[in-house]
Amino acid sequence: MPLKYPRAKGTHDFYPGAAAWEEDSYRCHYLEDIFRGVSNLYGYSEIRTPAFEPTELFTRSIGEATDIVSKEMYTLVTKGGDSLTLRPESTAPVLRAYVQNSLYATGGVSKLFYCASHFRYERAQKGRYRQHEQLGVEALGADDPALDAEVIALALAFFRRIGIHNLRLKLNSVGSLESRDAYLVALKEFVAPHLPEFSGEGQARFEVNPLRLLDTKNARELEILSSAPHLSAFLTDDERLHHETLIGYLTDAGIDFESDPFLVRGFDYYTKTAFEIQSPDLGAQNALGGGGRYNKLVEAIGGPPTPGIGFGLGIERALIALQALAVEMPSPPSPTAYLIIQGLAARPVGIKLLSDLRAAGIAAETDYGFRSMKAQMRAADKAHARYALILGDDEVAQNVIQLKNLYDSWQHTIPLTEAVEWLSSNGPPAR
RNA sequence: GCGAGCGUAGUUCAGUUGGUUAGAACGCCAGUUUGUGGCACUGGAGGUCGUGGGUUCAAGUCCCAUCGUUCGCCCCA
Repeated sequence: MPLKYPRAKGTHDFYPGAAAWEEDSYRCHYLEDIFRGVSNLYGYSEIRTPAFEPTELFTRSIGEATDIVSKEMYTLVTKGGDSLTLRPESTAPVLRAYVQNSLYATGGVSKLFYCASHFRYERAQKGRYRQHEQLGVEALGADDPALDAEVIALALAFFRRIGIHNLRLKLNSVGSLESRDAYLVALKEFVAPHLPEFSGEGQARFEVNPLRLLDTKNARELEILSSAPHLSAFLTDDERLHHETLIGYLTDAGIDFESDPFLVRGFDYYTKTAFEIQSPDLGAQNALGGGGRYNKLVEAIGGPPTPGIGFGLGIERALIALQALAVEMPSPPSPTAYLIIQGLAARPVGIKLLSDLRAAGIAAETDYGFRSMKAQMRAADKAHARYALILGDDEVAQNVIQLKNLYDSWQHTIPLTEAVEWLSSNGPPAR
């Protein structure tokens, strides 16, 4: 059916009862709730930043040569001539807020979580949208590997808690800007003689962003790279110790991981720890989330030298994974009482009762169509209400109301004035 | 940005080698009980076959374009 105003490409709606889990508003909210709970458990507090930031914040932090900055940002120029960009990720905005609000002055480590929409101008595909919802954490103020382990544990705890158990944690250390530069020299020296065998994309990376050479899936390139030097050999003692200590913490915590010396992330700002969490049960978009340490980033955006580590995950991808895995999820809340009104005289009495029920904290619903009793009963059943309250002109005349338990069909009559109290004491549905 | 597939009722799909009023299931609405759900039965509403153009006596069925979507590449959440 031709829509007059279809939604923009690569976007989607979240609405109740959507067949696709990644569009179901209740499931989305459920994941957010779980994430808030886990974040709270680990001592993280929520931060909310604007949907857009000055463009330079992203170009400087993420890296000019990255795909995101070079071709995937939604950038607009204001009437005043400023360049603003819808956030393609949240680390830079959160750090900007951390600096701007002097959160470093509160002492200790600032542990923040966020839940926000992100925007990237990409080729839309399942699990890859131009606007997507992301959950994440940032821990600022310590270079302690224990913090790396905590962030990784938090991420895994979240996935386990929502019911995804088959997870693959990939881990690497990307060193520092200095050790990486030394490595890149060696890597380029190694690749140079083989360069003609690389794809066009690979050759472009060689010039622009050689670290990403490692990220290829091209079989021939992988074969060549299999004997390439590893970044780990170029790490400083401090970086090596950091990584080994982290591995020790993970091992102690019983967290399985897969060392991947070729794991590199899409942003330039990562240092030391880099990790990615994948679901082997997904297709091309198998990365559920990822993160890493960024010890120079706060300084780079104008704050005091502050180490930090973060993690982010896509809600839609998590939901797609949950649906693919047929994970059980709680159903949306249903009303305790469904008020069925029959007759004109009962109408105002019923509307008043509905109001009283809600005022007493009892989830109550009714049918608004003046429909037959049968239709209203069906609606009560469809709403999964615990009780149907039947109020017709006869009941009003006798000042009573009929109360039917829709679970066991037991029905009885009580004085109208006692309805609220009865439902209060007989409580919400046992779900 | 590249390659490929798909686009028919709210949803999932059928629609034979192009040919009369485009079908099913589920969902929705109503009835089978003069005031009572879940099951069953009956009936009903709902589609200018994504859009535009072309070929043809005739197109949902063929061609082109366009938009959307899906899969792969790329990238990443």
